[in-house]
Amino acid sequence: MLKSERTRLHILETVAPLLNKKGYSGMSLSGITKATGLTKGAIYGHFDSKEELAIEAFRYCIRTVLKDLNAHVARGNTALDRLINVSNFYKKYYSYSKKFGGCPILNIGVDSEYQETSISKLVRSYNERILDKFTKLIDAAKESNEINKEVNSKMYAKRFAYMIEGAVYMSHVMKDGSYLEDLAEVMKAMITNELRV
Amino acid sequence: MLKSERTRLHILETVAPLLNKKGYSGMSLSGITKATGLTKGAIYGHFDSKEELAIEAFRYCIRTVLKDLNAHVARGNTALDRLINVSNFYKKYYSYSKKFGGCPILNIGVDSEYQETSISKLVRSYNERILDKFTKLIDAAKESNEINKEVNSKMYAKRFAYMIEGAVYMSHVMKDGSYLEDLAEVMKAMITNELRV
DNA sequence: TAAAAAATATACCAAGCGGTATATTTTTAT
DNA sequence: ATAAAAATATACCGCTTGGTATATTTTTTA
Repeated sequence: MLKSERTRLHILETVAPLLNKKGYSGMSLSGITKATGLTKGAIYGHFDSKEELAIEAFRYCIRTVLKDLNAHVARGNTALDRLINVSNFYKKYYSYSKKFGGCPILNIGVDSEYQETSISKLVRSYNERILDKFTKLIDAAKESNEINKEVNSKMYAKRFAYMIEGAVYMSHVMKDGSYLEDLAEVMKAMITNELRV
Repeated sequence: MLKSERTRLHILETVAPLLNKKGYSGMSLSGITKATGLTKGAIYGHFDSKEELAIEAFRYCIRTVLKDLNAHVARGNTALDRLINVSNFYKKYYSYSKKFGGCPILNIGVDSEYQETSISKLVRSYNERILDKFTKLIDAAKESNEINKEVNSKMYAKRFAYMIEGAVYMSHVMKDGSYLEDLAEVMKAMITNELRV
């Protein structure tokens, strides 16, 4: 690994939680240089602008989360197990997401909505990807005859998504992981009682 | 109404959506003077600092929402009707909240979490108030024998709260009110199937 | 190991920031 | 109507912002 690649990664690792916590306009270049231990010259050698840096830091952060989510889901043996593992992943999401300052989809999603940057479009596209992932997990469990074929996959994917984000929000601002723990139970009950054949 | 009172209200009305959309650090004094048509002298005549102005603007905004929510809830004839009216209120919350730039509890809640201001504590206290309101609505419906006495009021209050905020988030960032419409149906179904005697 | 190339640091820029002291205007009460 | 008081505007302050041109250092390649 080249030195420049390591530096770039170091910047992204450092800036991701900074952006996540402070938001785009709350994150300053001086804060970035202080946190990374680098100067502006180094930062701007790797990124063209604050906006580009923010976009890359967000992508780095969300990619990490999605990788962990996918790995957790993949541990399930059946399609239904894999769906249930989504709820298991978010059960501990409060302490998990503390590493990088809370859920990037939630924080950056809210922060970027009325900004002039292109980050809000990126958040939407990642949300679409998550919805798609959930839909495909439900569809797969239909194929394996574990979930009723009549079930509206897209509808439940959206339902799971907003329940998750809501529990993430409440646990985050109330500093209380119980919302996400309850979410995991509710989601499991929905899968068992409403979706399963 | 005194002139100064009208001006103060005009400032709060103008700043509330600005804060809601841009967040605390994204909202500048120059933006405030431009939006209000006033100068810094006038603004600082009514508020000691940007932080105090933000706090008052948030309080003004959240008070307006809670007043409308309470009014909507109060229209119910029975305790159960009043609880169901919570879901009816949020059914149209996407278009309703556009007036002031989205849900203040969500936006300011996320924005203020890692700030040095006292706003995050205020958000928590308002969330507690909402949880309390929901709990009391469920308790009242227990008293009137419309809801099963075995039901854990606090648990369902939290559950409703995170489902609502999640649907608010998803509708907000996906620019799609259907999440909140689905939330209203799910909440009604929960009340009918899980809570009702 | 020396030359070329890349990465990083330094020093600076104009513009915008939150905030304030003072002058001017407007409102209020007599 | 007038004087006192309150509200608002003006002009400024030091500081920080994102960004850049250039010098210096470090890494890479031959």
